[in-house]
Amino acid sequence: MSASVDRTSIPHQRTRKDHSTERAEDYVEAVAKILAEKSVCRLVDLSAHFGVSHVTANRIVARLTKEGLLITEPYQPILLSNMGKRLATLCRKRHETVFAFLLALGVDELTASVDAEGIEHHVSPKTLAAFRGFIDKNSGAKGS
Amino acid sequence: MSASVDRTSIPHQRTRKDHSTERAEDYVEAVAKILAEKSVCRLVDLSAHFGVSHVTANRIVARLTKEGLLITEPYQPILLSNMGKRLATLCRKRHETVFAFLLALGVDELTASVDAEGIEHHVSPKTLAAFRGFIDKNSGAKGS
DNA sequence: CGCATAATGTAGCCATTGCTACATTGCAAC
DNA sequence: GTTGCAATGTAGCAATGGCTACATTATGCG
Repeated sequence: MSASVDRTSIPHQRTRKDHSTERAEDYVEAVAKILAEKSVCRLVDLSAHFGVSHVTANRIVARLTKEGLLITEPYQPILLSNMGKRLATLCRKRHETVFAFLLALGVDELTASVDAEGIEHHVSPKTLAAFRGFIDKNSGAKGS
Repeated sequence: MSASVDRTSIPHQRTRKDHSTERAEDYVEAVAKILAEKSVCRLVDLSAHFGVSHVTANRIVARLTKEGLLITEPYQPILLSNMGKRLATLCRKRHETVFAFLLALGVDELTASVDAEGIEHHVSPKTLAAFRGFIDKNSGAKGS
């Protein structure tokens, strides 16, 4: 049964895998952002950032710690591991690209901001490259 | 606490809401597609389409039936309600637009197919309109 | 110091979506 | 009609991510 899945199911499986890493990316990116802004990142900052209870934030942080993306100790601020830093950088760049792309396409800032949050996790490197190409083409030489 | 969420949390809440309706959209769209192809949609078609067990498909179908998108009876094929049909049409059009947009942007077909699956649920009407605008501009008059 | 308060941790509930294993139904072939 | 198989349904487990309620820790202030 699972041996002969039809080809159309593959994108869906990919999408599901994306979902399991989305939160990781969101949280790592948020920790990096908060660290940049306030030099310490507390649980309470994350729960406020995502609009969830501190319990939910806590459990996700615990999972990401277990996965080696974050470094935590009881009652201590949250730190990024090297892996977490790398992931955060990648995510930030990708997010900026998606956001800039939507703006270049003529989408208003608020919409671009919201949509970028949802879209960014599903953009493959190839599509991201196409986004970059479009941005370059439309800032270097604004075609007639 | 939930009264004063910071503004940055709003896009994330929107993203979470998206997730709860993504599967509804995927399933309704799949049912419509299968109905168009084979005139009947059975549970087994859906589990094959999504690459999940029939149990998982069954429970999601049950939920969507409860929500009024699907019409089912024990051991019977799966039907779309009028609401389900409307949603399916919207999703199909949006999906086609996203896919065509990625192609117009120069992304290869396979990548466009996979990415469209992930992206489509996060594209607001405004962004979708921008996508359409780009497609039109790049098919009516292929720039220099 | 001691106490109040904010931050964090823990217990335990619910919903969703995965799964396997097993029960049931329906249909077709014999 | 019976039997066998494919399709469907049901039971029950796991992981994830929501929550409230309550326990604990840390910290600052009187």
